[in-house]
Amino acid sequence: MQYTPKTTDFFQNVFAIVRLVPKGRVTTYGAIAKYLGTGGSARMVGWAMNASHGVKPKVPAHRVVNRNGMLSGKAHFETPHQMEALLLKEKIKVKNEVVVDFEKLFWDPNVEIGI
DNA sequence: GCATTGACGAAGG
DNA sequence: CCCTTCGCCAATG
Repeated sequence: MQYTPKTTDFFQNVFAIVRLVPKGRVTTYGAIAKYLGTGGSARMVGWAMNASHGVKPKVPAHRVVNRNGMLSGKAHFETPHQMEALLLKEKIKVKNEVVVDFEKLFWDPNVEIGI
């Protein structure tokens, strides 16, 4: 895909944040959007994730879930089982397509990195 | 160029 | 408390 310079920058920012998420932790689309200053446009973060396939270094998109901790993007992986498998690999428990103890595992860039 | 969609989120009924 | 609607902004038809 060909993006405008501005859009590319936004996408790269999203990728950068996602790669900063520690192993065994998760974050949300909204938190990333807020950190980037785009606030309510959490959808754009999801859009960026959609473009993260094949990006190097690999973007741990499986650590990004919606605000309920639900694996809303699992269908976009190579296989719907992939996201869940990767999370379990990092000791993150998944129950009924939802991250267990999501609040404890939640990694907010606005807090961890600094506002 | 207008209409629809989308890995979201908050608010309203 | 569940379901619907609206706002967000870019990409796609």
